[in-house]
Amino acid sequence: MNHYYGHRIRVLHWCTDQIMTDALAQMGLTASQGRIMGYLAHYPQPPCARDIAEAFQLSHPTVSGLLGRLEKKGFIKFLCDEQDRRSRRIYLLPKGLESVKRIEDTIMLNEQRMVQGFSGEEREQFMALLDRAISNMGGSPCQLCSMKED
Amino acid sequence: MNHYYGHRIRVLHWCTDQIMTDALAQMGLTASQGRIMGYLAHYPQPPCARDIAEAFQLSHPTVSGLLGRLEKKGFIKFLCDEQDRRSRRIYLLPKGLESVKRIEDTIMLNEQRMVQGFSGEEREQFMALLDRAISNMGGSPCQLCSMKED
DNA sequence: CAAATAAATGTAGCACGCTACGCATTGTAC
DNA sequence: GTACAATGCGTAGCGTGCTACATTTATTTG
Repeated sequence: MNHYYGHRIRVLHWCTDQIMTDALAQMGLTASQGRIMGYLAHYPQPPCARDIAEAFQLSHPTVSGLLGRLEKKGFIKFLCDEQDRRSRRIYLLPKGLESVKRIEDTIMLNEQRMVQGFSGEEREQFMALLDRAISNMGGSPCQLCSMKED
Repeated sequence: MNHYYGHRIRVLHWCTDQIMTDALAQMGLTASQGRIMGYLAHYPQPPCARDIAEAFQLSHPTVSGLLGRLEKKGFIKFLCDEQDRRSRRIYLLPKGLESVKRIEDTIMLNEQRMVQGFSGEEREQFMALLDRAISNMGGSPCQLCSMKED
């Protein structure tokens, strides 16, 4: 008998996305914008749009739009790269830096919430099974922004 | 140490969605359109737009747009309900019925693929842990189109 | 050095999610 | 029966994903 794992993944993704969306809305951010902010805060140098597109496997017009809205809301600013005048480096503004802390707190809260009531062994199993499922589907755990992965 | 379950869920969802999107594109359908087609094929009576919105937890304008495109492509047709002239019942056309079989084959293939190499016990654990995680995040396994759930 | 190629970004237009609003029909209350 | 609320659906407008095409700047190649 079949069990519809894919359906469960969809529902679980939907639930976590809803929670993140609601939490970030209070800071004037969307979930996608929040993920980019976290990336900006930990990237060694100010990245350009292309770095972000690669990290999250997004098309460059998508990133272009996201960054434009973040700039308009005062979370980031662009500075032209003097070495390569085609690209614009992205800098977190103070308002953005403040948000990142709260975003990461929210992420951590949801991490704990998802495996609430799991034993240590169950957590390890869950993680391992997820990684194997990802691998089966042709992915890798460090896809879609690989930063901060152990 | 924290393990970023949420990130894994995002990646796994992304991978499966990519695969479904590619497969359904060959039939001239998107993933969302495909899910609705499957629902139509198994719903006892021809549903109206509102039934679909409820089943998938989508807003009615979203459903409206999806159905409009399915109609334009000849997969479905609308018939006015004589009992309630506000609502329009949705009927699968032959072209739509043909697609459903192939869509469900694709889903089953991906179900098998995701747990490839899992023992029977591991499959049961994976399913159980997913259900508990969903429950922790305030969801239920039969959300987002509850049909065909055991 | 000039020309072709590659790279970074922007714009247009589409699908799919949302909220807010409007319109037509149905149901209810007086 | 008429007025008011509830229901079903449509449109408008936005954010986020995409592809395809254009533009500007770097790089490579002759």
